[in-house]
Amino acid sequence: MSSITEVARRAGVSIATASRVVAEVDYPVSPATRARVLEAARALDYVPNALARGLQKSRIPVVGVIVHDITDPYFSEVVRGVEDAAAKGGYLVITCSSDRDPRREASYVRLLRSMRASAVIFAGSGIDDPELTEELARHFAGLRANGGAVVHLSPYADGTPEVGVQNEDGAAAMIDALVQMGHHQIAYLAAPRQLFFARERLAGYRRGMKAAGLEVDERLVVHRGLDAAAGVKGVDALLDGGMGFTALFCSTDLVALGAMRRLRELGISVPGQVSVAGFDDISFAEMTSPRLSTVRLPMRELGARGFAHAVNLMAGKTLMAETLPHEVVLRDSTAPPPHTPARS
Amino acid sequence: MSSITEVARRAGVSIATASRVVAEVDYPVSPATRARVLEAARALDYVPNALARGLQKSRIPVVGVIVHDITDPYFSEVVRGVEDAAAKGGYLVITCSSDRDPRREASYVRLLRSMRASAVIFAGSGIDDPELTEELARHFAGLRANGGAVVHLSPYADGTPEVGVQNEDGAAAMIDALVQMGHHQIAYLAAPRQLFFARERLAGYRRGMKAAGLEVDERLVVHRGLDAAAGVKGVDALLDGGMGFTALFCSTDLVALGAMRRLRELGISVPGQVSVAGFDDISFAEMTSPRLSTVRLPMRELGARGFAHAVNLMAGKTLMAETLPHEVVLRDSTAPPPHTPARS
DNA sequence: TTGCCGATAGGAAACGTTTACTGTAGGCTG
DNA sequence: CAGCCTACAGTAAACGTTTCCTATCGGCAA
Repeated sequence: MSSITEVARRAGVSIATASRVVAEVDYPVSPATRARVLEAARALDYVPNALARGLQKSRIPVVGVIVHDITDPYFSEVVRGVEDAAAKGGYLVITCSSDRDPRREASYVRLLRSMRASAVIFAGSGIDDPELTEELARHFAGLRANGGAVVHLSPYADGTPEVGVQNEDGAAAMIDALVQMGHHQIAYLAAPRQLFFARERLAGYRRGMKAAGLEVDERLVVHRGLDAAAGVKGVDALLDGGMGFTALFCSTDLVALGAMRRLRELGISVPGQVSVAGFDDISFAEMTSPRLSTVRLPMRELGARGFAHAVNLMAGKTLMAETLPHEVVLRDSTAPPPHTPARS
Repeated sequence: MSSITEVARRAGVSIATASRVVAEVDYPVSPATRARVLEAARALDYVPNALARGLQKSRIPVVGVIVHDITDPYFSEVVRGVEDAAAKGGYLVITCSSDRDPRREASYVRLLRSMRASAVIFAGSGIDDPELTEELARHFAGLRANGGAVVHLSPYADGTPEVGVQNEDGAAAMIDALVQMGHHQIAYLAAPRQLFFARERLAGYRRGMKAAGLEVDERLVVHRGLDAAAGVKGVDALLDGGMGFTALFCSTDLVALGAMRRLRELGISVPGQVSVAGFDDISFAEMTSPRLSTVRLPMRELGARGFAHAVNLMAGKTLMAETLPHEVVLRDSTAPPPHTPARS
């Protein structure tokens, strides 16, 4: 693999000059010399060494994205958003699936730091874990001391995200929509309490109920995981409780998909007997039957804005936090409640 | 951000010694000295500079994975497989969604090469594009000259994948299963012809039909894209053709999901009137209604094996290509054909 | 004519590691 | 007791860039 030294020799110029043309630095080089260097580079199939360059600049054009699991459609959309924005600037993106394991998360951040990544973007919700928080704080300081950026895309231990979404407003809006349809008994399949974004969505549920003058029956909010399996378990728990509800709002589309499937298995029609709504609007939401009503979040844009924010941070700008809008999209899984509730 | 020089000074040793302990090199260092270095490193929150290290070794512990789109469940599973295997070895993975655009693909490979990535893994199917093939060949040479590995996870222009799956066998097996159920008129929703893996699956379809003594009616194989939208368009095209078929085999689960949805919209029951089968077994395949029958591919393992292969290649071993097995999984979207075909 | 300036080019230091060499000291072999 | 080997430590070169300086050369203002 040829280096700039060979390019310079072949072009008959100094390394400094060769560097200036291949790095496209703003420094005068005569057209003739420039052409010779370019020609030499082409002939030698020269590809600049990003490591050497990064060593110089103490930063490399790479951004890391910490996600829960790249296999989860929410996160893959966000990553795609980051990637598209990053590609335009010549940046590469490193995907880190932490499975919400604090140790894995810290280990990834450390690796990213060792690479002198330009930025690390936390796409997943923060976890309420004091030990992790402390270690991360140290890494953030290191990252920033190095001119790197740290951007959060969802709430975390120490504060609000630099670029966020309307978790609470979105949930409240969906409750409102359900109430408009005539629902009074709305169950909520909540996510684990230690996830910050889950707290916001739950707060939105409560706010929405309150705004409608409805009292929330605590037996109708059950906490489970965040995947489809949690959806089926949640439905079972709710049904075992024997409580009646005509609508089921889930903290995530994945959960909603699991819930719908379980409901169907049990012979409960959706939306005939129970309406189901999700959150996020992953692409599969409109491929199920019935198609899922949900609160759409601009996932790709979230990633793109997150990257843009990171770039601005690196450029030394001071920025205000921004929040991206939600949109409630009503499809076929929600409908007015039946005259007799699903269960009495 | 502190460097090894500062660690060495604080520990009162030379940088050589400090390097040897922090890099965990196999070189004798007295326990007392080692302890002092470690203590200094901890106190200074020292994080080794991977760029400097990489510059030395002319390679950095990072692997790139080229996919069509990280948002496609097939690819996110593969990437996750690579990531899990990579993490164990201290490697980071860079995700590159090329959208099957030759220019984007080449540009990503070039970037990866400039970073001196240890390996690049092509997860997506190769595209039959002479110009791209030529440029890629040059990059491969450069990568390999540098001690890097190149691994393909699906067929490509110049040959068979280092780690592959049974596209043809899997398709043939599904056809066999459908025939066992009693189907004779089996339509195939094929993918674009310039995709190598698509050719294999199509070949499997033909082989399966032939093995069953069935003639394939060319009007029953229609070529469309690879996403859900292609599934709906494909169904429309097939139906417009007016041909009768009792089963529809799709080249991908995503396509099958789209097809099922379209069939349902048109009031055609699945599997009552038409059986539908997909390929891959993405996680959503069992969350649809009816749950999708499909040919399961070990996607995560594919990624993990791909990484392992790359590591072995870097270690200088010569390896044989390996092929991972498929498994046909029959769920609810397939059933024996009705006595009267869906369309006559 | 003198002196300064802009355009262009090269020299060399610096970025933070790893590692081939070179030392040194103590212990063991014979 | 001579010679050698092992364990341990340090020096310095090298990896491939970028960039701060310095240098040269016309041209132009004074």
